[in-house]
Amino acid sequence: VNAGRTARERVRAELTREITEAARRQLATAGAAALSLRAVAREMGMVSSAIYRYFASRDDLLTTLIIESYNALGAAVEDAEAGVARDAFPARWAAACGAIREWALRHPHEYALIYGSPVPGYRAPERTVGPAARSAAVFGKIVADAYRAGAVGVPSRPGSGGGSSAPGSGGWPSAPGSFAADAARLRESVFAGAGVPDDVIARALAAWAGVFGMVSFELFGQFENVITDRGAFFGHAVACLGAVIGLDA
Amino acid sequence: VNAGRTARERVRAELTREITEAARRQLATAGAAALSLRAVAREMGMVSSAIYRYFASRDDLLTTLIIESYNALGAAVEDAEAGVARDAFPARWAAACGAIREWALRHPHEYALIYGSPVPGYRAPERTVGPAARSAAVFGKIVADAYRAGAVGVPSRPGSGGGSSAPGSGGWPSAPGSFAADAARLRESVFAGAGVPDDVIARALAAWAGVFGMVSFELFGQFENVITDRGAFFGHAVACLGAVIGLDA
DNA sequence: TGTACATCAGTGAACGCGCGTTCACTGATGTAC
DNA sequence: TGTACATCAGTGAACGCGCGTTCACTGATGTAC
Repeated sequence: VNAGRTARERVRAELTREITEAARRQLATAGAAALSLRAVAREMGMVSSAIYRYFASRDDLLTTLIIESYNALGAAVEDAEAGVARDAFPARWAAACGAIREWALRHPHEYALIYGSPVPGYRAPERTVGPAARSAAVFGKIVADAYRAGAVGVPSRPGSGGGSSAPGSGGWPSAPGSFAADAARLRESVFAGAGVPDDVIARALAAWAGVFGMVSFELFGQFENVITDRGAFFGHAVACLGAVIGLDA
Repeated sequence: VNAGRTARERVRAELTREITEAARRQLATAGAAALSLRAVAREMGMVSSAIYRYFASRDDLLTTLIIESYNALGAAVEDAEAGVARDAFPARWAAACGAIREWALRHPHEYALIYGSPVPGYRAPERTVGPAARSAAVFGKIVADAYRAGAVGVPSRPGSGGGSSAPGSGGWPSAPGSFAADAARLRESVFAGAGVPDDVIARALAAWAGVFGMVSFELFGQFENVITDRGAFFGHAVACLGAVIGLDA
């Protein structure tokens, strides 16, 4: 019985995997909008209609690619972050952010597929939301762990004049009241129920979006002729954004 | 002679404008990858080959749309920022950022065209870089003006423990040495020769990218089921990012 | 162990569609004398 | 003011291409007795 899988089932699973890999390769050269079932079939040495034995439609194949991309990114972030000492919170943050950038640079079209402009005519089904949250979960855990350990500072707002800061002038702007309900939900799900305050959650989200802004700028060409050593600049920006959350570098 | 333009020239300019407007309308419904010369011609009531009297190719039409989008966004940012008192630097920053978000929400496909994933098979020619820098110039001027007025604080890094900040513990991480040459160039061009230090330039760039990260997340669906009142959240995030530069809110 | 039948993978042709671009052409609009 | 010629806008047909999806089909692989 071979673990409950017949030979046919095994070969089917294998071919399904090969098709998605061919599709991923094509994505890497042509981009999502240009991904075509016929080209995938061609690369597989099959007739185009044969693909329909494995995927119900082109959108179905796209959905699979999206889910796999989210999972690949999530795994890369998890791996990078897992290699850092648990109590080195800024280093965990830096490692996670660096993993995002590196994965994106290595898989630009997959990154564009999940964080770039939506594919025209494609509507993501619900089964993509789980994998999509995977990398966010890592960030949430870093912040939650840091907060639990008392390692999240309340960063003081910069002073207003003269070039020297006004020390102890209180925290940053507080999160808007309309954010409270979202914060409550996120506090339990993403931030592991660590009691992280609304303000920290809000700044963490902003910092998180900021990281992707940096990666997208680099990947989509906005830093062309502007920043030369993009890796070093990214590292610096990530440290600054970490400081916004209150992760001391 | 009518200002040197013959009737033919006037009608030609008018039709060129009408074609780009039809193309923009099509962009707004179908997205950049799906923009087609034939569809534009159809909407114009012309035969498809007639478009070639006005644009050399599909890419040429795309380039025009890109330039116009950069200019429209630039104008929106300029207008919004111009309405704020010159010495209210954080307000100028907030107004400029808000203008980006509002323009993006009103023109999602045009935003995606210029800040989303690159259009497959399209390579932007050099004449797009001028218009692309237009909104960045506004940000540069805000920071330069603020710095000249002594209104850019050196923000103190957040304290590392206990929940209360460690006042006056020095600045944020400094920009990497490899950034110096880029900073020198930007200092003269974008930051209007105001002598803004490397560190401030680096943080301003990061904050700037962060703003676009927020807008892209909102527009491309990453905040779906995460943030409810996105306008208020954006305002808060922008204030935090402004604080990273040292613009006191 | 062998046979009869059901399941399933892959084929090949077809449908109907849209695309960018070229090209020889017809009229209308402009210009020069 | 009128005529001859050049310029230009728009036409219509065509080329050659690719796409997603359907459908009746042929063999091969599996299953039940």
